[in-house]
Amino acid sequence: MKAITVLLVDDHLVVRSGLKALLGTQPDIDVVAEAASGEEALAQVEQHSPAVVVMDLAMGAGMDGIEAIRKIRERNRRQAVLVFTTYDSDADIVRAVDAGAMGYLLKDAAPEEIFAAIRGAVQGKSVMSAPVASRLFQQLRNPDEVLTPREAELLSLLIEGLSNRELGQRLFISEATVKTHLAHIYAKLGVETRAAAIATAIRREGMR
Amino acid sequence: MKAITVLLVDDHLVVRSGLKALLGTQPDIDVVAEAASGEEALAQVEQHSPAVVVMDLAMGAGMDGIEAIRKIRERNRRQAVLVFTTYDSDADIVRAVDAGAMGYLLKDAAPEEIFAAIRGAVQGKSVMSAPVASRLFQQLRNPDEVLTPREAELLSLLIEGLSNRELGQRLFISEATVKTHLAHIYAKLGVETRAAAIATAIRREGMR
DNA sequence: TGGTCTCTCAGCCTTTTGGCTGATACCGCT
DNA sequence: AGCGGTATCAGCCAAAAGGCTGAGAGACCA
Repeated sequence: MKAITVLLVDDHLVVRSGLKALLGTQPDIDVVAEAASGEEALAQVEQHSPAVVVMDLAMGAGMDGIEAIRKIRERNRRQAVLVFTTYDSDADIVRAVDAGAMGYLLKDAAPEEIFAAIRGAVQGKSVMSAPVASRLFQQLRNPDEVLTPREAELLSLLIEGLSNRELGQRLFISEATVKTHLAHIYAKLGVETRAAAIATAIRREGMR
Repeated sequence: MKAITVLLVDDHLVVRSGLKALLGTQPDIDVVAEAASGEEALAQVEQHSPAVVVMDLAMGAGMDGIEAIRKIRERNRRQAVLVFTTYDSDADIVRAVDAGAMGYLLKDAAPEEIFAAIRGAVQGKSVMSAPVASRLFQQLRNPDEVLTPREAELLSLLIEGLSNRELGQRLFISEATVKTHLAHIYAKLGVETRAAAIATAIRREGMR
């Protein structure tokens, strides 16, 4: 039986070596390469063609994790990509799955869960941590609460602290339209004020 | 020459084992214990009395890192505590230093930097990553921009999305007073609207 | 004792935001 | 041809937020 070849992608050295040590305890899993950035990850995939890529989404600089997943999947369908990250962001989950991720694990997952995800990934099985699964399920069950692209765009500027007028200028739309979009966003986020919208958006969009 | 005994505190197993592997390469540094929570950390300090405690601030549940630092320093002055965390939050830096941390490192620090910090800590030297140092310096140089305790309290509720009225009710002060505090906070943060205040506060206070 | 800081409160006025209703236009799908 | 979803805009009104000035009480410190 051949071991499962794995590429680790994470911009933190300690996380990489920790994961490597952890995976090293499993005889059927073999870490063949590491990368600290999206660009590096692509190069390593080319060179080693690993069966599974375990990737952190938050990469300090350059290409982000989502982008890297997409590129890997574009060029070569043989790799299964597992997301391994600290936070369970709604947007990231959807985008990662959309980009072709086979699984989504949180860094506080139990070792057994991680091993199982890697073994499952090569067989085409999708594994995700419980909190992640529940969030994804929530989104699929409630499509009404998913923002449209334009709304998402507005929200991303909203959390920069812009006023309605500034939002309008930035997006080349009238203030009236801005208010319409905002009303929809508030309804979907379940809030009443822009302050609350910013607060929940920033938390949902990435950092708990 | 005796090795420096170290306790690792982090709620992520992979980070602990990664750091352990990294420190294991140094003959003069000896990881004698690990803990996944503030409570565990206190117990391990009692039991092993390590020379240095390397601690993540963000602990999933229970006592947070700052609290743990304070407790450790209260009971026993012999430990030097090094903060080892992902984000460089203004508030956390000040609070950690205040609680008695000897150094403040980011997780993307170079291995040599980490080794140096540990070796320095036992000699009473304070080491911090460059970005952290610059932020701290900034704060010390510009005391006008440091929020008062009351203002910080208000800000922490503000980023929950509360309205002026709600803030007043929560803090048992009038809406007028809330507005006064907010005006001061805006001035210190260099913004004009509560939306921008929330945006910059959340970024500054913890998650980039 | 006087100065500074912090926290508290008030009134007044302007600007911004939010709620509501209604309308047009484009697109894709049936 | 019609329907649902999206994006655009307008007007009206009430509520919230923000700018400004002024002021009293307590703490702390020189």
